[in-house]
Amino acid sequence: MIAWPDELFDEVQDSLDREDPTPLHKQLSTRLEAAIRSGRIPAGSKMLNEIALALRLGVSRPTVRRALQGLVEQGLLVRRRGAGTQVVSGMVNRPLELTSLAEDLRRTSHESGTEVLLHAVERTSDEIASRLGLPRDGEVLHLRRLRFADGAPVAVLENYLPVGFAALTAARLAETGLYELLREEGVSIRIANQSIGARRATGLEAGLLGISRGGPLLTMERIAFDDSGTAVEYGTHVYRPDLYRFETTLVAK
Amino acid sequence: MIAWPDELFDEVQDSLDREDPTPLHKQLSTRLEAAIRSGRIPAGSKMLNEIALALRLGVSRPTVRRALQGLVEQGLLVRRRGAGTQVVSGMVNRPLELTSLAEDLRRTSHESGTEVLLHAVERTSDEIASRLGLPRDGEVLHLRRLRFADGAPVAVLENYLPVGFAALTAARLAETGLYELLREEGVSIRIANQSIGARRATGLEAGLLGISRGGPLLTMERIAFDDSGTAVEYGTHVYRPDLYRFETTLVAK
DNA sequence: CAGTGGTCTAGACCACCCT
DNA sequence: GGGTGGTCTAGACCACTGG
Repeated sequence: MIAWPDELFDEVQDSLDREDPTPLHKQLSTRLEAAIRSGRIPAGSKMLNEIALALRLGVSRPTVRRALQGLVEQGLLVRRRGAGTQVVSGMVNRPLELTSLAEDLRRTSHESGTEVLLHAVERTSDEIASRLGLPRDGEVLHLRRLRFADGAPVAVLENYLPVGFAALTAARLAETGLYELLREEGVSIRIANQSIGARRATGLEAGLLGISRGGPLLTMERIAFDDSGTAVEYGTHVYRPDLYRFETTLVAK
Repeated sequence: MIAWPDELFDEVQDSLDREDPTPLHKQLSTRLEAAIRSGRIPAGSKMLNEIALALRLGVSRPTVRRALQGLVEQGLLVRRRGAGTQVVSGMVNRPLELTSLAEDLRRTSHESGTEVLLHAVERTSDEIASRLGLPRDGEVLHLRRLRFADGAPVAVLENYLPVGFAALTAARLAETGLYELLREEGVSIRIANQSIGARRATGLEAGLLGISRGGPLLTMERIAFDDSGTAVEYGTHVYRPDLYRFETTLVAK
């Protein structure tokens, strides 16, 4: 079995900061993740067992377990009772998380840009009203944005929000993701239901994305909810399938 | 705040079986999930706090926490420090899990059927060899299946596996999902990387699925790995977008 | 058989929300 | 300020894997 570099233990232990408000298990898993992704902990190597690891790092076993559990859910570790914990072979890992496309693209180090095509308050249509759980005669904020990556148009993002988010100006939306702006406004999204599909491009979409009319589009529909369970956003997004895909890592159990 | 039916506590407590090998927290979360989905615990109602709940049910607080955590990850509960735990409003929830399409369809109570179009051992192509990490001159099992739901063709499933799965006969594949058969053979899949996209249908696909050539298709590509980190299966699936979508529930943090 | 991860318990302190 | 969930600890027993 491949071994770990020995000085790594001390480095990790020293870097843990009990004064830091971020949880110990989080600090630990972050450092281990970095060591795995950088290859310092080699792929396929066997980890120390939990008790030994806890002792070596000066934390309790439950804390170690919690840190390792996080890495298992990211698909970086595989654990088997009686056998031990192993680092899996290197594989890309971009979970389908609760982030805006802007954050996705930034993370994969693309240059992203946004053009706000529409920013208007409209009368609530029946469909939007039922999706957002709003009264039928009210008003909603309707956004349409064109998203670029490396200069090429990648996606058309259509969003509907309850009115009252005056802070969401077109200028700010051009620079920041929708979810990030909402977070700044104190709106924290907790749960979202999402549906991924495909369909033909309309003439408008084809023109915006620079593809042929009737060509295939990847679609994503999403309703996002608040802490309190009230719907905050409904979005229908379409993506150029040659430039965008949804990647997931699934872990059994 | 809406309250719980009082007798529910006793029912749940009585139904917990410490002799049962299934973990206590799992038993508990299963029962709570059923109570929530059936509406016995009303949507929007506030739960008892953890300590009280643990006392009432006769288990420790960590066990209660673990059970509740599972329900949070399924999007059934929302917890806020200092505020409490609430049941969210009713929303469908089909997470993007590690299951075969057969299990998906069965769960949503459709009649599913499978026709095995191809079941052959072929020379390993360069692409398949690199995906599965197999030697270039070896052989792979190549499967092509047509999946029906309610009598209509829904998907064309193309799969490549290392040879040696003789038990995967065409007859058995017509009745059971691939993953289920592999599980019966003692092959437990632990991690899978999955990519969802869209493209035009080829003539073959269009004919099989009963759509127009060049029409949009929803695509899914997947590599599945063993406990030991060795690739077990590579699949490229295409779906009729009017009959199939990928639904996910996302939970923040 | 020894070693490993999986589970459960008991108790403590803290950060945050609400009124 | 009282109550809530979030975190951390210490120790115990069990189920499974492997040689």
